[in-house]
Amino acid sequence: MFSAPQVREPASSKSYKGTSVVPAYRESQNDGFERGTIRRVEAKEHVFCEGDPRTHVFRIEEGVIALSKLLSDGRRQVIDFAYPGDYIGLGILNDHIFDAQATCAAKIRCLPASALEQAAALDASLALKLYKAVSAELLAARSLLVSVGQGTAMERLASFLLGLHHRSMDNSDVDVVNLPMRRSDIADLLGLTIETVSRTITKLRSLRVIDVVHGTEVRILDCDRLEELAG
Amino acid sequence: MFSAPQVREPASSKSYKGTSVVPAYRESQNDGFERGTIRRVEAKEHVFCEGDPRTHVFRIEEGVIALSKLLSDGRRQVIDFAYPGDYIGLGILNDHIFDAQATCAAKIRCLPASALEQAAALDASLALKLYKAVSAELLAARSLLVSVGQGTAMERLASFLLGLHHRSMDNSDVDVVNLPMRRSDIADLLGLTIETVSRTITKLRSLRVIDVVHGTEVRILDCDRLEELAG
DNA sequence: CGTTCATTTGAGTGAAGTCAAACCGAGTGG
DNA sequence: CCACTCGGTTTGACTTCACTCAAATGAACG
Repeated sequence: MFSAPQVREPASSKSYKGTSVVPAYRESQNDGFERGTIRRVEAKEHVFCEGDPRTHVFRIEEGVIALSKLLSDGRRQVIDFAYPGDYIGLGILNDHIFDAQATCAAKIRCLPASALEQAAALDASLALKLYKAVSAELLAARSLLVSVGQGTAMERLASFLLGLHHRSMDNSDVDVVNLPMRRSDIADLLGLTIETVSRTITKLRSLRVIDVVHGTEVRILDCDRLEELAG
Repeated sequence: MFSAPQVREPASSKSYKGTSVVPAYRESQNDGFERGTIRRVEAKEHVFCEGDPRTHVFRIEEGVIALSKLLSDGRRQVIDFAYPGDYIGLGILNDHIFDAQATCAAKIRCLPASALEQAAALDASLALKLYKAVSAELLAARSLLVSVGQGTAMERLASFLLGLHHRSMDNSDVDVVNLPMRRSDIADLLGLTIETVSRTITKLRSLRVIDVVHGTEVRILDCDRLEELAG
């Protein structure tokens, strides 16, 4: 469960610094973002907040942006981590209904939402590209839902790590996955507490399935076993 | 939390028999489905299964279709309930990755996926319509994720009932919501067991927040209280 | 009336949550 | 260079909410 939707382009991957991945939807790159402006965001800085007018659409260039919903009592659900090549801010509503917050220093490209939508109204291939991008997001959201709705803590975490592993083929070392986010971000994604995430990672280490360096770098020692544990 | 995406058309609602709702995306109804064939499905019958080739796209005309993922060990996650006006089978993959199963007798309109996609490649407004339909699905999936990831059993069920309440303005009686699905469907949607769903409904009854007739008809007695309970 | 299927209710268990404390690495400043 | 702080992570002890197993109830139908 929780397999990241494998609809990515084969191998045109240009390697970015840091936590880069094969971009999700670029094909001929004719998505209008060539003319977008670059914006840098610090770790923990918000790109936009729930309730903000949806003025821009963004394409991640570097780093990771967490989309999340904050509940009135402080609980938080992370909806998705957006990696380089992913879009955020697509949608049909006038205002954002989620927060977008960098989990680490990031670079994003900005395009006015109106410009994109006007272009899409005239260009069926662009509109279709948006359709496909959102469809990919939908797959990811549903995979996560299955994981969170049915999985144990171990299954959720194993799925999460495998998902990252598939996404980030960037690294020189194939079996090392970066975790460019805090434990709390992972916990809020998986519907767990940081303590449970930590305990489960510890368990995976004691099972010799993974090894963890500096808390942020995970080496997968036994991928088959990890897949079993993912359910 | 778990508010159904409110992007529906104002009031062109033609009332269907049974569990009907205001259709999700019909605008001028130019979605190509006018020429689609009607298919009847019995309660519990599958419209398609995981792994089937994605030959058709469907628009619900009557009844409710549950989209779900079945895990190898029998656990099941319901992803969404599709109501009249909703589409199922949209997406970018060649095969279905979910089961679609009627929760009650239903009527659906079928259109070959290739036809729809060819039409969308030429007609930007149709492509944009697909984009918006999938965006609405994405909102629903994410709302559910928040509910399942962060909510208690009571919060999940209250959100679910409120979501249905908003969707099904069809009924003559505004405060009665139909539950045209089994407890197990609700449980699998909310990531709970049937026992917990049942107990929680009982609790809502004893709190005088709802009243239940024949197990399938819910009268909302105290909507404000229900919203509080939804978190 | 008996069968079947779905739902409700009850009693006991367990996985993940809560609360609290220890640990660790990175800065910072004496 | 070391002491101190600070944010983040890990570990431990205890609690709780939802799960499991089991039985009773209810509704639909031949």
